[in-house]
Amino acid sequence: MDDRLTIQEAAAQLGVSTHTLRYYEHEGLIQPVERSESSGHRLYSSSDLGWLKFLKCLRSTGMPIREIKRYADLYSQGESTNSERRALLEMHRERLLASLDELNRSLEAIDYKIAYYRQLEEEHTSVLQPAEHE
Amino acid sequence: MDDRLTIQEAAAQLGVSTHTLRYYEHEGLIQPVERSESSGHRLYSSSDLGWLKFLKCLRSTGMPIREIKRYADLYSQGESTNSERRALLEMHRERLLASLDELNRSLEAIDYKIAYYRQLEEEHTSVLQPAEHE
DNA sequence: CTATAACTTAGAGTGTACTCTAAGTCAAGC
DNA sequence: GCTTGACTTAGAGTACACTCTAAGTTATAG
Repeated sequence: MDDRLTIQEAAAQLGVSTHTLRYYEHEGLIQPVERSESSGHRLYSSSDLGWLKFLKCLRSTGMPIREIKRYADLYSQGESTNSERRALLEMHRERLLASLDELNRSLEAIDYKIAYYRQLEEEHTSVLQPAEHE
Repeated sequence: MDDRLTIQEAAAQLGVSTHTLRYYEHEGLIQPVERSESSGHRLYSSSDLGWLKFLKCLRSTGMPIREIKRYADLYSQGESTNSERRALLEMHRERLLASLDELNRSLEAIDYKIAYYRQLEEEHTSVLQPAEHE
């Protein structure tokens, strides 16, 4: 478990930029990571990576930076905040379900429109090459 | 079909601001709407409303303004652009499916975390009120 | 006639989340 | 011993989609 990663390596594994990792740390979304004694460069542990992966889930589902910071702050306050952390996630989950619902409804409207265009093209084709005359 | 709406009414029906409607027209996402002869105020027809509703679907599913403009431009060029319009929508549809997929995967990770917190709380509760002693 | 309220415009401002720049430090290779 | 490249920082810049402001016009109500 001594496989610390440089910021480059961590960024590559996570699919984000090194800028973004420093930004997240600066904003308090991740506790200050370990530093190399000689150079002061950041060193990412596998637990840092685990948290950052979950952070990516929260971001990709639209949780704002501020709320993720709130969650991270609760985490650093220890076990007594477990239920508040759960409540935060459950609130986010509800919003996510609502947004999935809206996306699916919009998808239906888009599919409907696509089907409409497809139909128009079929009609057009049948005028050029009428099947009735065979 | 002579039930033209003022910008206020149209905005209320669509759930957007009057600012946004003017912004969309200015950006070319909607053809210039009819104006009142006396005052020059905008008047929205039901077909304007129909397009704006579809536009909302596209926006809410993350289609960029630029691409919606492209679609609107094609629309105003007439029927010869039907297949290109369909292609645009199909491309957007693919992206949307991919993003739905990612959202669902993130949802799973969040659900997993919530279940974990729930379990911790149960353990905690069972220490306070041990069921074994009944 | 005049005050109010709704509209008009061009263009500036806002919020969010990065993304980049500039200036500097440090360790290893030639 | 000096260059290269990766790192550090604070803070400026960017992209996107609105959102608002200021100054002006017009139509109805009193």
